[in-house]
Amino acid sequence: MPGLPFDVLAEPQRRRILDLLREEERPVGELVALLAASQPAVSKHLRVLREAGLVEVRTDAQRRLYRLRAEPLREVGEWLEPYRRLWERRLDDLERHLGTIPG
Amino acid sequence: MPGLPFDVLAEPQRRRILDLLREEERPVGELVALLAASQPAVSKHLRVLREAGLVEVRTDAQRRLYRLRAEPLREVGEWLEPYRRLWERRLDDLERHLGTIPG
DNA sequence: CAGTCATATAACCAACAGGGCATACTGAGT
DNA sequence: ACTCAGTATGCCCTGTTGGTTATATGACTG
Repeated sequence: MPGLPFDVLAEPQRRRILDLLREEERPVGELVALLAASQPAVSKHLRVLREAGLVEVRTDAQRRLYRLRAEPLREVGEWLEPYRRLWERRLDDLERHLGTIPG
Repeated sequence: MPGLPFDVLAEPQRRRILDLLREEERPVGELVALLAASQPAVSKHLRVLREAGLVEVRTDAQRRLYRLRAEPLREVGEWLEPYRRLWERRLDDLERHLGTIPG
């Protein structure tokens, strides 16, 4: 499933979920509260994230604890890599340019 | 328009366009040929990219030369940053783990 | 200015995504 | 077994997206 992580990240709410799980493992209900979203909506996003391998579930009694799996994001990072130089170079240019002003 | 670049990158064809423009400035027709896509489809993607600030156009007679603007990708890179450590750490763990086997 | 090349836009369409509500499932406690 | 908490799923509805074909625009050419 190449490209999948890009699709998944297109959804703002899903990025927020990942951000929350980056801090720590959380049950669905907590995500629902923190995101101020409906429970089914969150469950649906979690399903998508799970199918993309971006989260793992662990069962704890009635609750399901979701944990981040960052590895699929590597693909995004690798795609982005060659661009990084470009936007950094552009920053350098700006800095150099600004440097010429106060002189 | 925060989050916009994420949406834009969700489309594989658009990522390919950016990859092509990363090499050099190109007219629409060239992109059409290289992507084996229809001209209107490509123009549409270019519009989306333009509105997201990811490309710039320059007119050269009848042709429009498109050039990459990587700067908006910075937002993606910054979002991704905290995750990078995680997937790299995970790789370290794996290596360390493998290291314990042969010993 | 008629014709043509390169590109953009319009109109339309099929597919899909994300939200809501209602409901099914699962494990614990009684 | 009944019930409740926590979560997943099904179904419906709506907005959006990406593609297609046909047409408009704009610039050069004879």
